[in-house]
Amino acid sequence: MAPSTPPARRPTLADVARESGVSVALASIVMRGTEGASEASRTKVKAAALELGYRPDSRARSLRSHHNRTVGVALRLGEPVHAELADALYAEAEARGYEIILGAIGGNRDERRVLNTLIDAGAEAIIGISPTLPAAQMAQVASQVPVVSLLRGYRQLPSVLTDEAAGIDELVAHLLHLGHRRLLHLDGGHAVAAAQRRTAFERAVARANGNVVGTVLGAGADESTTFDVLDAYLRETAADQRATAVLAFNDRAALGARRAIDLAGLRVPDQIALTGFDDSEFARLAHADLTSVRQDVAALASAAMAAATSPGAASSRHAPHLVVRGSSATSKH
Amino acid sequence: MAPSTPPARRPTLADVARESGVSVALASIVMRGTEGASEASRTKVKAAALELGYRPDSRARSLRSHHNRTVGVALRLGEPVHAELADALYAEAEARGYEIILGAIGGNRDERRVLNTLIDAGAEAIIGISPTLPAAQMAQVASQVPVVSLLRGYRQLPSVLTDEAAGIDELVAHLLHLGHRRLLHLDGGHAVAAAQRRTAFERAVARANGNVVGTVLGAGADESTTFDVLDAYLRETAADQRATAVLAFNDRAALGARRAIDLAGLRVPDQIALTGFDDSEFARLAHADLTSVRQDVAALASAAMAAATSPGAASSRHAPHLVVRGSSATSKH
DNA sequence: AGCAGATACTAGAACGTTCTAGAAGAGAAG
DNA sequence: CTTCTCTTCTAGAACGTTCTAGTATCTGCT
Repeated sequence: MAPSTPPARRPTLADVARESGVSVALASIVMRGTEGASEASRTKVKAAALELGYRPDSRARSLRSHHNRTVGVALRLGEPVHAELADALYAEAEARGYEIILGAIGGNRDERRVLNTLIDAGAEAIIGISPTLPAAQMAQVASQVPVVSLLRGYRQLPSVLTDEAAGIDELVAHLLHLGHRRLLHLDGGHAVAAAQRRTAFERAVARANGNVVGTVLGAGADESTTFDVLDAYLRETAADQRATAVLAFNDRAALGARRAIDLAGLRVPDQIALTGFDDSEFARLAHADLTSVRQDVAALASAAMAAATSPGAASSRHAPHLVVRGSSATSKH
Repeated sequence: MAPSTPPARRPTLADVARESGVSVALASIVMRGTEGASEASRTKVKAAALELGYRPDSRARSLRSHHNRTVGVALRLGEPVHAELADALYAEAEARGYEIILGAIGGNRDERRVLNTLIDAGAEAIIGISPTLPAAQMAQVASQVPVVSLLRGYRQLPSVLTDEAAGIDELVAHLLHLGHRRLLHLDGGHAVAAAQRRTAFERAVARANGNVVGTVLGAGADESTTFDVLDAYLRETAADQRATAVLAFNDRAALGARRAIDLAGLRVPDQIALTGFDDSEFARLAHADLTSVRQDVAALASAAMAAATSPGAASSRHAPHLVVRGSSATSKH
């Protein structure tokens, strides 16, 4: 009978070795780029690998060596900032010769399980973006592979954070510079960075020594509660007592705030200025044109990746920067 | 010397076997739930596994058997619809006893590589949400593992699609029912479903036998080009010739459209109705309150998962349904 | 020529699982 | 009491890689 085409089996290291006339062990050395092979064999083996379309099998690799250059990233799918961070992490991984696999936390999924799935799939380190697991459980996961927490601080874990206070400080300085003296902060409630942003706001106001009136209202991280809170405030407060600038917890909350402002018939930024936080998609939407604080996504990603891939990792904190847009621009006169 | 605590090694099947006094092979049978073990051994082994906190090693499992109950999902991180689908896929996977790992396409990443990474990490099947790879490359990937295309049709691949035409039909019928006779469709340009939605719109208008005037303007899937196109249209068109209802390509485009409408001083929905597509987060934002078409996320996810996990999979098409909100509500008089 | 010390290479075990093939034990039928 | 079948179990190879320990093969030096 005629020799039939074998059913597209994935080429293995043994195939490469045979093709280039060396041992499997030597082929392995070449593919890993380890020392111990002559230049001649290197070119020979690499050529064979290329010709066969060989891709090392990550599963076998990690099974044997616990090192397959793959890191797992757990993120929340809805969040624009997480998406940006993931993009930056991909770029960073690319530069370091790593691969990335993702797991989605949030929903009503078991976050622990998502992390385990990533580990089982061979991730040799985990980066969690705004994880919500209690410290003890995080530690348990970290006993299996290195874990880095991004955007949320854990005492026991290397944590890569944004300097929330610095962001709020910039924001407040900007508003003071524009001449605002009555500021309103809409607090993010239980959201991860809410407490830090609120205290930073309060301190910034305190530093102004009575020149500035700062109010904090408990709202929430989402659009609708923020709307409700600000709507009530604008109704109840006399025009001459009203804040002239509103600092929403984040961009999304700012969208709710914007609606309340529009409804009250106030013009932004002339009668009232509005700022967000995160500089997410929402801020850039043309009709929002929102002044916001941009996290240093590249630096965060780089630090997180570094912490994940090198053993003795330290925590770090990265300064964000102000992005001024129309919602707080100087009124033109 | 005192017996030191062993350094938290992950328990293996051999450990479970030893603990319960059976062979590794039998322990394997029990863990897989395969037949061939007595009830007595089953309970014995399961107890031991539980006690040791044993989790089967997915890498080893897939290396040996090419079956580790893990599917890889490739998605675009920015897209709200993708996030919803991912959530539904997770739920579906949970129900079927599968795990999910994610890969992010888009950015300027090589989509092929993302799929390969998922395969390397051990995914035994791949679901691509709105993939953009040319058919030939898709086929190449599909020669390694089963691949299902979600939201985009490939002739060679099992594809799970939304019935775009049905959605547009519902939308048009709704608007006609409200009394609108001049409709404007803002086309999505090169976006995946754009062509289907446009021709569906044209056919729906044609079916109305001259009772309805339908206009199509080439815009794009994003907010800003949609704004530009509609803004120009509203300026150039006399009020009595103007469309009374605008069908934006999707929710996001509708946001741009909304801004153009606001700018023109027209009130929604009294003077002009506006609809989106996808029923994403954008549509539900309170200030948008956008009538939209909701894809049947659960059905799509279920079909995709079924196609990914069972061999002879067929393509399917799922009807979406209309979600009426304020942007097209009957004017109250 | 003989030897030390590199350098280049390789056989074979190992990682944790599944799979194949067969052994041991228990009844049932002759 | 043998033989057969069925069930339950197990040894050992296999998956594709890396790692350990070692064997050849080259250098240059006395």
